[in-house]
Amino acid sequence: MLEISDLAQQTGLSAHTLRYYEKRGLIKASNRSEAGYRFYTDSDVRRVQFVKAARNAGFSLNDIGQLLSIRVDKQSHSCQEVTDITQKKLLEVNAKMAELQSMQQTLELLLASCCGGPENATHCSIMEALDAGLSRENEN
Amino acid sequence: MLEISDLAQQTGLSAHTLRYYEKRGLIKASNRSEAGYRFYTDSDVRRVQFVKAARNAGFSLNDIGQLLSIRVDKQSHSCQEVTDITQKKLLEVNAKMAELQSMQQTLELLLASCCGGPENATHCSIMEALDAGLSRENEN
DNA sequence: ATTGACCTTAGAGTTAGCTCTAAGCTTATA
DNA sequence: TATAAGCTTAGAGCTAACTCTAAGGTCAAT
Repeated sequence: MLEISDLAQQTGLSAHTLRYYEKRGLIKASNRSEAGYRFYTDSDVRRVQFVKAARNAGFSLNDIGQLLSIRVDKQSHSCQEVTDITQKKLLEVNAKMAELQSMQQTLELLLASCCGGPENATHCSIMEALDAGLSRENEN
Repeated sequence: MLEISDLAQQTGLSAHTLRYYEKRGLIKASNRSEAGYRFYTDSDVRRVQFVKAARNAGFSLNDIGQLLSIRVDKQSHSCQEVTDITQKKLLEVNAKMAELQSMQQTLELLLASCCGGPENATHCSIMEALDAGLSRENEN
């Protein structure tokens, strides 16, 4: 039986975060002391580790709520439900990546165009490019 | 002289957003009607377009505030100041990209491992991988 | 008995960038 | 003149995931 700070240490999450996850309905201490202190079992620890792994994979806390409800009753759920959630998240990640890649490319172009020196910025090509609306390609 | 909704249409930003940018100190209507209506000049429009281009490049509104104060007095600022801001932003973008790439890789691996079929999730390899803490590589 | 470290709760604050609302003017058109 | 569309402001609400605070209870060690 672990107290919350023990669980925090084992998982690398803060006690605050663990209480927050509980409030969100993701986790729960199996037992409480008479004074109300949370006590966690090994099974609780595994559940928190599942949450953490899912966070690392990029799932939102809402996604994780769904995954957890599948986890506790795997019989009643299909692999397809799991892959649907995963697929959807992958699409989101891909979309963000595309956005970031466009920014990365733009920023690299800007940096390549500018001397970056101590000269005053009167003819700075970064400022000029931004003034020109980034040559009109990258607009929304 | 454009009213705010004209400017909104020209720039693709909402009137709400334009007022918000004004509140943030990024833009300003050069003139007001007697009744207090904002009127924008061509120079105002160009400034808003600069802001929009910088947003597209990934700069935060705070970054843009700095860029704008360089823009209005280029003589007093160096190219290096501009590249410093740009470089810093590029580093941030690269960091986020790395994070997303790790997620992308993880999600792709998960999807490749699971049948995704209508079978029940008792032996779903995505669930198993998350239970196993994603094989311990991707941890923080 | 008194520290000091830890626990509890409800609820507020943080971040960034909008987005919207309410209440009241103004302006153009019918 | 009436109506509708559009403008003004201050300020609240939204999103996600924490992060922190206040006020108080518990516990082990001195």
